Amino acid sequence: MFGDNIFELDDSITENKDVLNQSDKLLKGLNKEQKEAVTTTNGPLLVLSGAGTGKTKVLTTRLAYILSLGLARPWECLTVTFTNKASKEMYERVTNYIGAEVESVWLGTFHRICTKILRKHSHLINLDSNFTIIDDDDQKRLIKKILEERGIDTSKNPPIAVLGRIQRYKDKGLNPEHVINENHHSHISIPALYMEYQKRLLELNAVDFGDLILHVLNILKKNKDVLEFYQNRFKYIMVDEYQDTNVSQYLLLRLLSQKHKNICCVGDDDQSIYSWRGAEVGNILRFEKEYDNSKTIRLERNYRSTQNILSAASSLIQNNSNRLGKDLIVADNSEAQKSENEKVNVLTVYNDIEEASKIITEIQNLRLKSAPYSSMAILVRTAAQTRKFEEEFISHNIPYKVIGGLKFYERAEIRDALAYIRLLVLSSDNLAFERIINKPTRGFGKATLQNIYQYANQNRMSFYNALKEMSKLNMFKGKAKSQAAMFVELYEELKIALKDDNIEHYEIISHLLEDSGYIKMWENEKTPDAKGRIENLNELTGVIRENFENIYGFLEHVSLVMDNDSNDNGETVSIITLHGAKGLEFDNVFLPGWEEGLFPHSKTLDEGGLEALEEERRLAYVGITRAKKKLWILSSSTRFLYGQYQNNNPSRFISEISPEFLNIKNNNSHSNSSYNYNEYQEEPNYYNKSYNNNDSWGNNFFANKKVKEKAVSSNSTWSINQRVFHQKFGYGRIVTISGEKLEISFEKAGLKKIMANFIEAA
DNA sequence: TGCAGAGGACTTTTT
DNA sequence: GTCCTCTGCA
Repeated sequence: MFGDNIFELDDSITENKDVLNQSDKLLKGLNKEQKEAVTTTNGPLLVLSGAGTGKTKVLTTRLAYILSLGLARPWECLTVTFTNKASKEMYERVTNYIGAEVESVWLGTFHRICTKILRKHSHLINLDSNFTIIDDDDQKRLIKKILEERGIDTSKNPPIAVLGRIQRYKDKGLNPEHVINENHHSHISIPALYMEYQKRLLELNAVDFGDLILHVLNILKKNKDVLEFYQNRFKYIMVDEYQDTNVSQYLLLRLLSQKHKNICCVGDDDQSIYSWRGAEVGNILRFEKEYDNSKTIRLERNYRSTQNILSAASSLIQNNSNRLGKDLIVADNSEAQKSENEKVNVLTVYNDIEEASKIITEIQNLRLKSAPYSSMAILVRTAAQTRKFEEEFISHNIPYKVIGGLKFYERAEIRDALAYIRLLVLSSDNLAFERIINKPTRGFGKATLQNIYQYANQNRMSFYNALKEMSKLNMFKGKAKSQAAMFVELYEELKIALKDDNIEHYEIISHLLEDSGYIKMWENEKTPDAKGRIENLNELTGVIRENFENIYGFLEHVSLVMDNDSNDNGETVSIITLHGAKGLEFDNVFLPGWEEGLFPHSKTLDEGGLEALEEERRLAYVGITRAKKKLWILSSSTRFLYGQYQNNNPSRFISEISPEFLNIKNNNSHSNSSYNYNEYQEEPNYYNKSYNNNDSWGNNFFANKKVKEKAVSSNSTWSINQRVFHQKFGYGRIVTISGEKLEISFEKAGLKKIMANFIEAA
């Protein structure tokens, strides 16, 4: 990973000559505003830009420009992005531009950068530098425990709600002592719970995601020398997706940029769709007031979409009152300008089945015109909508992938495995202990566990150590007695192995999961998805083996960086939520489910009122502006949702778009429509030639894995000794074939059993 | 202790 | 329709 040795750098390192004097080359191909944004290197700069105006390009070119002029050395530039994907992309671009090593540049997500800083200075807040980063599941359990201990009824005060309140305080940069109890008529005190929660986290030597930023903020505020160090170091600060920053991130940026004041923020207030998790559009509005002599540049030339699509989006977003306002125009000579300027299609259909069919028909038409599947995307409001499309895609043999939903590392079995590993690395990780001690069942029921917790508290030790001691003192009965001894023995043995350099770390993990009986537990399970879970666990050990030198590195990666977009390049139609689609673009975009209640979502309107409606509208805006060439908006009068049929009116957003940009067709089969059913009932077979018809995608693993890759293997028959390729394991040859399961001898990873869907012919 | 069955909720989601 | 949590009984 890039930037890993940032702290070790000192100023004596010589500059890379390759980097210098390339500035002219860099500015080529930029328009006037972009050029201005790149070359304005003095003082605070706010770049307000619409969708598709080349934000990332500006930010990365700017970084490269600064480096090329020698205004700063790489490690004096800080660039913050929101997703790992974005930072990866930027990193590649900068490397490309300046053709030199940029390893030492500070480029990454807020969380990743803050983790680095926090590990360096954690002792200042009595936190060990090996702290673990806990996930929302652990957070929830911790809160629940606190509530229960205080005798608070968790059915009336759900842990998730309490956690949400605490999280919002963290988003605002507020410590427990700064929070006043707003809720006077309630007997629960959020500040007190917040205080207790923080205390517990500290005891666990753990931090949550909010803490990563909040702790750093606290350290910088209380330690002048540390603050000065970073203020001096960061001569240039750049922020992407500024509209998504929350207050604590804003405060952090403000602190860090105070000395040099060379901060450049890029954002689009019309694309702020994360206020529900603490993002503050206000940060954009505040920018000019906060920084004296700040300059604002607007990028309004769009390189992505056709004029009709842009105009439709503009006319919709104009219904929002809280916006800075900018109008997008198609950039001259852009591909978008050269494309046929088709109107936005609006279709009303009878039900969700027809909706899916209609989209399938269009997809097939596009395919006939040789548009690749990867140029098409269906953007939905809620994850629940994806199912219908999946069913239809499967029955029509169209390869697709669902992006979003549960990520690999969020799956229960992966989290369990991680808890096993965490407990091995840190025996005081009580949360991990609680999660796995009775998984599989080891005879530790409520009563026995209570005894362990009590013993631990009385003797001021971790749960694990309590178990160890109680086992030694023969304090368990029945099944728990033998199981406790075995559990402790396994862990003690592996802890020693962990220190042995001759033993590979992934072997330790395999051991742990096997001998603890965790894998056996799934093997014994008769449910259809158990098999998939075991595959996932194998995948996990594979990932560790392939990518990590040690377990510690893996644990940090898993909580901060791990994403599974590795299989992103397939020839597949994408099904994504509107939130997930931000930053992406497709030639052909379908926006189904534009109905009142679903979009805008009724829940949103109930809770958030007008402001929430505006956010939904921004979401619609994001959806429309993802399209480069063709766009379809669909609304269905009936929809099967939550187990019943619901009748909905078309979304108000449709009527808010100026009709001159729309091509409205009423395909509702119950009205008198001119719609020709045969148009889509006739099934063309042109795509069957290249894809096989076996139902291999129906297997459990895919049914189970939420990021699904249903691309059909182009090879239906495998042969012994055939050379094949696997995403994680690389090249190998087939040793045995039994149905869908292949045994493959990989050149690097050795012998593995793999589902046929995972491999491709080499 | 562990399982079966009832009852309730069901927006979006990065790190 | 489905998933998760809680309760109560064997």
